[in-house]
Amino acid sequence: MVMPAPAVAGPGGTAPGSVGDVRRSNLALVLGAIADFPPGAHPSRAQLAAVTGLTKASVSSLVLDLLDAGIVREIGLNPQGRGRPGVGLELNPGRAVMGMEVNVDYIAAAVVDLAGGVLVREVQDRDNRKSVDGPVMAALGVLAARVRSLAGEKGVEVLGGGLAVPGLVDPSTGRVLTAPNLGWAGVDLDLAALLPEAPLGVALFNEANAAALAELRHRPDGASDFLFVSGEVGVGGGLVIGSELFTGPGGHAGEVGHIVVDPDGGRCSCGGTGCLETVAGQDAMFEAAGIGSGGNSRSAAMAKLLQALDAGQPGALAAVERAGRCLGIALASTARVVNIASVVLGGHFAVLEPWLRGPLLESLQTYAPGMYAAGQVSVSAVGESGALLGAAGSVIRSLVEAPHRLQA
Amino acid sequence: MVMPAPAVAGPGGTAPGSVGDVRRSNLALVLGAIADFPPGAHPSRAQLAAVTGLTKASVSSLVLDLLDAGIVREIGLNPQGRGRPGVGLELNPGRAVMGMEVNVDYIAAAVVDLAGGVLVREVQDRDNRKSVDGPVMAALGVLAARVRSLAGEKGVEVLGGGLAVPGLVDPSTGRVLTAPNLGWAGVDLDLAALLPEAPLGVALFNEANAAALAELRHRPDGASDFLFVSGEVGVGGGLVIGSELFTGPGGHAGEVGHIVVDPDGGRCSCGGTGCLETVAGQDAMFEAAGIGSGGNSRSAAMAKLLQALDAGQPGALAAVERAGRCLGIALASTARVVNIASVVLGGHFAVLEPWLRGPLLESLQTYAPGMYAAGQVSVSAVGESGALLGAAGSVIRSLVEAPHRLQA
DNA sequence: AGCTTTAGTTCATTGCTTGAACTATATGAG
DNA sequence: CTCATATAGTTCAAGCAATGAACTAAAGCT
Repeated sequence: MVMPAPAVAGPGGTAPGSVGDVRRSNLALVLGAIADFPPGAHPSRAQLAAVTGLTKASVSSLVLDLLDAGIVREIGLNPQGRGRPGVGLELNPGRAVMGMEVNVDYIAAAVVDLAGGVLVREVQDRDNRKSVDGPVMAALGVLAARVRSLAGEKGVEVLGGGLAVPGLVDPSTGRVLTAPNLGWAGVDLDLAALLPEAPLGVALFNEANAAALAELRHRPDGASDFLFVSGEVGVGGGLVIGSELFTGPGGHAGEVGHIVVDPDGGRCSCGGTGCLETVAGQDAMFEAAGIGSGGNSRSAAMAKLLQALDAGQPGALAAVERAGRCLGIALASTARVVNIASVVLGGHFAVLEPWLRGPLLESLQTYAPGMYAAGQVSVSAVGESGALLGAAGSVIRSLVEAPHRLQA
Repeated sequence: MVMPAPAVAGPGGTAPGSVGDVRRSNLALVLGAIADFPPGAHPSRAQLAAVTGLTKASVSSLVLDLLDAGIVREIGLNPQGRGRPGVGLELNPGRAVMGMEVNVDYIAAAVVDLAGGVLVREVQDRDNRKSVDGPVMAALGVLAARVRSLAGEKGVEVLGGGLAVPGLVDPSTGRVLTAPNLGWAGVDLDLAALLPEAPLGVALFNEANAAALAELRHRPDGASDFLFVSGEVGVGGGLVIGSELFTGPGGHAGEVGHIVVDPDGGRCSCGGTGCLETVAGQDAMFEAAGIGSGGNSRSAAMAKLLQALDAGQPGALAAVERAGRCLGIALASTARVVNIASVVLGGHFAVLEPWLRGPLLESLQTYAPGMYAAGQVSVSAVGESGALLGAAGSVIRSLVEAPHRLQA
């Protein structure tokens, strides 16, 4: 049977739709079309009309609003061969957002313009283990102010920002529910203080979720459905479905680190038993491989592990193989629950991919045959700064999807 | 930061919004408000205006369209105390949809009017194991025609229908990908033939998904996020999130029967290893309990199992306990992946709940402490005919959400 | 120079919600 | 019995948004 989705659909619940909503919707449609053009190709109004299905008249009017709001800029001419050349349009590179990150060993901030270009990026080492939120946020505020003024010197205005933290968050209230590796639990962050007067404010993200969003923007294959698995001290995940982050009813979906992979396994820090994290988390792997992680930093321990693997040390190889097999079990179950067929490995899983891949694919074949094609297990295209860029990118995207927020 | 959802939001992709879309959206809004009123309470136009936020003028105009389309009916007066009494509105009970079901042991059809009343219901025993789709569908077509004419005698018109089958389906094409217990694989069903001339056609559902939707409409607690676990020969599931069926990118999410609960376990019919179904499926449980399922029918075997449990037979108790524990493992992992916190047990899990509950809760406590509250594990409120009613209810709901499909 | 082609704007028309004014119909007080 | 009041529902001018046709603008080609 036919069940076409209406072009403009209201929510099931309670909210009347008026003609003004149509304009907001189409404003986002046009802006989204501009943003979706490959960098360097600047669409004309006529091209936008063709792409969106709107008339030239409507596009002209909508573009005018976007120009007035400063979200879009006209850039030179666009010769098409015969006929009058079109005027190129692009996201205004004079407007930007800031990505920020608090992690175990550092804080960081970066300014990303609307077109996606990274203008400034600063990482500041800082030991945030067992920290208190106040001082960390104060330090981040100072960093953000400096980075913001550097952007200001280049004539770039920061409209808003996004902060990624390694823990469970409630984005709607700016509350960090629990961040074990920082020692934070139930703290309300003063996000607005990070970017005073910024019209879009500051949004809060889980680190793995932000990294997943960064992947979404940088995947070479343009995949719109995948699970990003973040291997850090803890094992996190971000579930991207239909180019959207899927957070579930409670807001914390994709926590693959706590899928049960060994019912007879050991206790996890989450209180559960046999979680993936107890096998494939960084500390668990170091211990299984016989590498002391206590004394040195984790990056040193990781270097040692890589060395041991290169040397073919059996203990290390076995530890990684077991992690790969258990990761496979977790991914098999995930595939069944959310019917996803593509995985992106991040964090230490990306680093260890050469050794993980074999046991992982074998495990998937055993536990969920046919669900994942071989090419569907890939490595992060973003790398270390994923959370930083993802937080910024997500704020940009939310602006592209609701540009009316910036109208006078 | 503030991120209000627009009242009328267009899809991210490609579809212009016009003024007509606003009307479609508001038409659905008003109709949804009428449908959401408790049965027996018939809202007036003024009440609808108050509930939806639309003006009285708009509501009047929209209601006129719904009356013209025959979706809604005026019913008597509605004295409010002082002032002119309002005119009560209700979903037209002279219009209905048909729920249909093909299952292992029977075919069934029922007519449900728009207000949710079941007008006719017929179940016809039929052994569909290792069947061919053609004859089964032909028999169902005959049944549907009879039930439809019975409804016609009562002056009720059938607008469309929904068919539930136990297997993986592609709703958009009407194709059954695989239904192991029927012996079907890759068959294209002629759905339209079941209800010739019905303006809404016939939609196709997975059985567990349809049952989950029925639960959604009949939950006493009005929960809008839960996992329905269907225990039949196979173990299926339906994931309801935000009052919507969540099907995942591939369309087959919620397949909890094939979550890995025992990495060292036996082979599953799906090709996997250690799936929940190999422990908690009907045949698996009968075998583990030492009850022959081969000779007799499954309902007889289930009676035997219940008898054995009542008698305290150790083998039976152990089998059910193991199933409960493994179900807990699967639900623990599901909670992590989609962050759901409520489960509804259906099929034989509902029947066995008194014995399952203990080990299940204990297992949840072990593997996902704090994710499920005790009251969040409940038993199906619909019972046997869940799939039948769910398929019908879902078609009704899709009509309520897009009433313009029935306009002249 | 003139024709053709493409880009972008202007404008009358249509459709929708809105808010105010108005009509309709009940209860209750004098 | 009549009038005041309250609530339901309709009518209508106004505002806003997209549309499509007509028009202007600016290039290349002959």
